[in-house]
Amino acid sequence: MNSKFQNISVEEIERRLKDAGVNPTTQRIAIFKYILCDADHPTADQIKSWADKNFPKVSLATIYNTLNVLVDAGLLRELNLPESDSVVYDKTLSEHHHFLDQQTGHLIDIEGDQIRVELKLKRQLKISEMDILLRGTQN
Amino acid sequence: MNSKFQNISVEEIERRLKDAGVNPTTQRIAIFKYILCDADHPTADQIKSWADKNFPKVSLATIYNTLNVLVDAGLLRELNLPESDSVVYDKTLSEHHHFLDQQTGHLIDIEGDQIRVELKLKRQLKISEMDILLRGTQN
DNA sequence: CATAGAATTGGAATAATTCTAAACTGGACT
DNA sequence: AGTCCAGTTTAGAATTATTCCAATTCTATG
Ligand SMILES: [Mn+2]
Ligand SMILES: [Mn+2]
Ligand SMILES: [Zn+2]
Ligand SMILES: [Zn+2]
Repeated sequence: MNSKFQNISVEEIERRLKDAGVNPTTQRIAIFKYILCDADHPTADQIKSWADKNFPKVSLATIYNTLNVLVDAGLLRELNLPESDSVVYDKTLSEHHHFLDQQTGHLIDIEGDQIRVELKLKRQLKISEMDILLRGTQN
Repeated sequence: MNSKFQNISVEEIERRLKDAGVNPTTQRIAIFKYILCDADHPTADQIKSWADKNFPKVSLATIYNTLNVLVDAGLLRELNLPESDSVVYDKTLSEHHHFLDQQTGHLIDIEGDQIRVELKLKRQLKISEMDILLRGTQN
């Protein structure tokens, strides 16, 4: 386990798209596969750079369209981190949080079971979601 | 306690600016006082709107300049929330987190002592900061 | 093959923020 | 009071991420 990058066949990618109600076009398959297998929290721009090297032509509009389609279908999540002006896309769908290495800029997934949060709220709040961003350095 | 808005004299504002090494100009005093006394997590645009009603002329560039000066001097913090394209400015300097009311869009400060976090990290990470954003509704 | 709906495209539009270079201010020194 | 100057403010242009738009191209189905 624990290899950050996995190998998923094109057929499997197609199946996942279809199951989510997304028409599996060439561009969508390529972009989704790239994000699932070869990328780590990429930005639209990073995806565009990769696409430019690996495809005859993919427009930036299509990158954004596709990302929005994938997010809306629940196949990706978008993260808006304070330190960056651009959204990063997250393939991990399970509840999890993030650690930002302040030296390298790397973003690391922290699974939900690694953080226990105890709320002693003064107000009566019904919490439906919680985003935690840790910052620091790695030994 | 607990009134969200407090009254601070212009002299006190000036003193705080000077103490932080910030030249207390007319515009800086006005903007800082507005944020400290009358605003709640405002955006640059909201500050501009208020300024337009209360001053002969304050340029948007000055709003941004001032906010950056105040942030750099440690007198304000800037928050970059996922749900908004614009930065909001936070007068609360103590360690705290935020609750976003998904119905009203209101942002509420959650003091640090209301959240206990227990980390069981698999990796060796040295955490220096932690941002927590809660989302939900209020009873 | 025809066709219609969906997807893709290039370029324009939008919006938050920063940059630039010129004009202004207010205190320090005559 | 008058001059000077560093620091501040200003208008408007520039930048950048993302969305919008209208035209073109695909693709699945009949
Ligand atoms: Mn979206
Ligand atoms: Mn800043
Ligand atoms: Zn993640
Ligand atoms: Zn706050």
